[in-house]
Amino acid sequence: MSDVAALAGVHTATASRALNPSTSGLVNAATARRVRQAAEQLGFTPNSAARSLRTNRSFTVGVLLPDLTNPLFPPVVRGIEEALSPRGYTALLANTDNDEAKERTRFDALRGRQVDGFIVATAQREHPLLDQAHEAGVPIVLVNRRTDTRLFPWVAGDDATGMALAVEHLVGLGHRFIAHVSGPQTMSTGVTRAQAFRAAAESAGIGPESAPATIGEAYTVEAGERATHELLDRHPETTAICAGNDLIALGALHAVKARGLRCPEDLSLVGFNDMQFADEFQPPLTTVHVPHLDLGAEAARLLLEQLDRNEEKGAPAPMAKTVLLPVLLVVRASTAAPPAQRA
Amino acid sequence: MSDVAALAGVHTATASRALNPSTSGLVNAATARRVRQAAEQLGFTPNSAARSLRTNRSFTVGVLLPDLTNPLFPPVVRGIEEALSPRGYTALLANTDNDEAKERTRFDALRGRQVDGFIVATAQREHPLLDQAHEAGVPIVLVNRRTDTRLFPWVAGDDATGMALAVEHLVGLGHRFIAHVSGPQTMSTGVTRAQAFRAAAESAGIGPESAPATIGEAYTVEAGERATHELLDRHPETTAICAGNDLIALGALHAVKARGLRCPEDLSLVGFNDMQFADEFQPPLTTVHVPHLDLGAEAARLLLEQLDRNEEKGAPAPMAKTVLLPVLLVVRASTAAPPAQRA
DNA sequence: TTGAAAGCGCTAACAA
DNA sequence: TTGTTAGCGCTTTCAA
Repeated sequence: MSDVAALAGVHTATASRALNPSTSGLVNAATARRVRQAAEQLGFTPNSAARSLRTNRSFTVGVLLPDLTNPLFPPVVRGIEEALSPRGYTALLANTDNDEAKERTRFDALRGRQVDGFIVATAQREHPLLDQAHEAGVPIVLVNRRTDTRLFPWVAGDDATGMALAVEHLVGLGHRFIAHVSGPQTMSTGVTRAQAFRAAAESAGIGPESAPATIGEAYTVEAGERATHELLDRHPETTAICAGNDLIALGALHAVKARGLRCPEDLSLVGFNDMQFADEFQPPLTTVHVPHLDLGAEAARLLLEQLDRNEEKGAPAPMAKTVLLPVLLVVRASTAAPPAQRA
Repeated sequence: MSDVAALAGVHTATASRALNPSTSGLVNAATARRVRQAAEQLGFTPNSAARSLRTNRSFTVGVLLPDLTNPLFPPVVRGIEEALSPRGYTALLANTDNDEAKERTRFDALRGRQVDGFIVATAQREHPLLDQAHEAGVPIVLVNRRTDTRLFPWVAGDDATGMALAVEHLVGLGHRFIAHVSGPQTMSTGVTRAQAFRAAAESAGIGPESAPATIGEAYTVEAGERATHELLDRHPETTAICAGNDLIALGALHAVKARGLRCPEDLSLVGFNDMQFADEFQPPLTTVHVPHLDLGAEAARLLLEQLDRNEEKGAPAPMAKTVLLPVLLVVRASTAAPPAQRA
C-alpha cells in the first residue's frame, strides 16, 4: 500500500481512506481517483490480515452444519455465500456430524479465526454452547432449526403450513388412516412438524388413534426405515405416511418395499424438503418444497444486519427476529387414493 | 497473550514460543507447562490475524468448485476439510459456475485473503488463470480435472479403467452396439473418458461404426438428454449407452423414457461417479464408483506437502505428482442383456 | 533458556 | 482535505 501511496504522491493514510468505500468521501475526488488508478496499476490487493488486526473484524462468518453431504445443505450454503460475497464476507464451513464435542472444537477454532458471527444449522432444542455464546455476545443467526430458548434470530421454512398441506392432500385423496414418521424430538423441526401433523389430522376429523406417529431417531434413511417398520407392525391399517423429511421418506419407501407393499398403490408417502433428485426416486416423491437457497440467503442477510448494527454503537436493542419462508406441496407419484377406494 | 505471559511470569516472547508446537522445544519444559496452564486458565486463543500478519501465512486454503450443489462436490469438500483441519488449516469455498469471469473475481478475492494455496476442481484443459497463477508461484493442486499443461499436482479417479470396466460389463452382457454420451471435450475428464470408451470398444472387437459418441456440452441432466436424443436419432440400433457422468446418464434416462423405450429392457445405461442416491433412481443406476471423499483428502494432503516444502527453503524442485485413485464398477438395475438376446 | 525490541500492513485519532 | 503518529497481537532475530 505504501507503493500505491508513493505512486499517487500521497500519504498511506490518504491512500487507505481513498481505497476504503466507507471513508473515500473524506478525500478529494481527484486524489481518490489517482489513488485508485495507482492501486489498479500495481495490482494492489489489501492485506486482509493487517486490516483484521487493526479493525478487529475479519469479514468472515462461521457456518455450522451437521453434514455438507446431506443434500439439504449445499443449497443453503450457496444461498449464504451469494448473500455474503457481495458484501465482502466469506463463509467458513464446519461439519459437526451432530456431535457436541466436535461442534465445540470447531466452534472454538472458528472463534480463534476471529469470525464476526455465526450461521448455525445445527441447533438442538437444548443447546448450551449456543446459549453461552449468546451470553458472550457472539452474533448468531439460526437457520432451519432453533433452540427452545428463543434468543436468536431464526430463518426457516414454514413447517407447520407445509405439514398441513401434506395432510390435506392425503385427506383429499380419501385417506383416513394417516401416520407420521417424525424426526428426532430433540430438534425443533421434529417437534414442529409432529405437532402440525396432529393438528392437521384433527382438523380433518381424524382422531389420534387413526393418526399415530413413530419417532425416527435421526433424519436418515436408516432411521426412517426402522421407524416405519415399527409403525406398520403396530398400525397395519395405515394407508398413508407423512415423513419428517425426505431421507426418512426414503427409508419408509425401503420399508414399504421390503414388506412387499407398493407405493403408492398400497401406501402413499409424502416427504419434506424436496431435496435434489427427489423427483428421480422410484416412485418420484410427493413432498413439501422448502426454498433452501433462500433460507441461506435470508439467514446471511439477518446476520449482516446484526453486524452492521454492532458497528453503529448507539443501536437499538436487537430483538430476535423470526423469518418463516413460504413452502409448497409438490405432488408427484408417491401419493394416490387409498386401496379401499380403488377396490 | 500478554495476560498469559504475565500470569505465567514470563515475557510474551517466551509465552509465544511455549504455545507454538514448533518452537516449544526451545523453552524449558517446566516454563512451557506453566505457560500452557495460564493459557488454559484464561481461555486464551491466539489471534490468527496477528499471526498471519507476522508470518505471512493464513493457514487457509482456497477451494474452487463449479457448483457445490452438484452432488459430486460435497464429498470432495468433506474430504478436503477432514485432511486440512487436523493441521489447523481451513478451507474457503468459491463456486464459479464454470464462469471464467466469476472464477477470476473469486480467485482474486481469495488471494486477497492471503490463502496459502488452492485446490481447484474447475480446471479446463486450457486455463490461463491457473497457468498465470502457477507462474506467480501460487501453490495449486488440481482435483478431478486437469489442464493440458501438466504443471500441477493432480488427484483424480482412474477414469480410463472405470470406462473400460463399464464397456467390458456391457460387452459381457452381450451388447454389440454401444454408444458414448460424453462430457464436454474442453475438460480433461470428457476427453479421457471418451478416449477410454473408444479404446475399450476396440479391444472388445467393436468397430467405431458400432461404438459412436455424441458430445454433451455440459455435465448436466439437460445436456445429457439433448445429446442422447441426437444419438438415438442417428443410431437407433444402439442397445447400450455409457454416459460421461451420472447427471448425463440421468438425462439419457429421461430421453430413453421420452421415446417410449424401457431401461434396461430396451436400452442399458451406465453412469460415472456413483453420485449419492444413484441407487434410488428409476431404475437404480449401474455406474462407476469414484471415491470422492478420498479424492478431496488426497488433494489436500498434496497441497499441504507442497506448503511444507515451501517452508523449508532448501527444498528440491517440486515435480507435479499425479495420483489416480482406484474406481469400481457398481452393477445395479440399469444394465441387462440386449433385446436381441432376450427375444 | 529467556528477554528486549522491532515490525508485519493497515486504520483511526488527532493535528495541521 | 491531508499528514503524522501510534498501535492492533503476534513472531523472530539478536543479545544476554
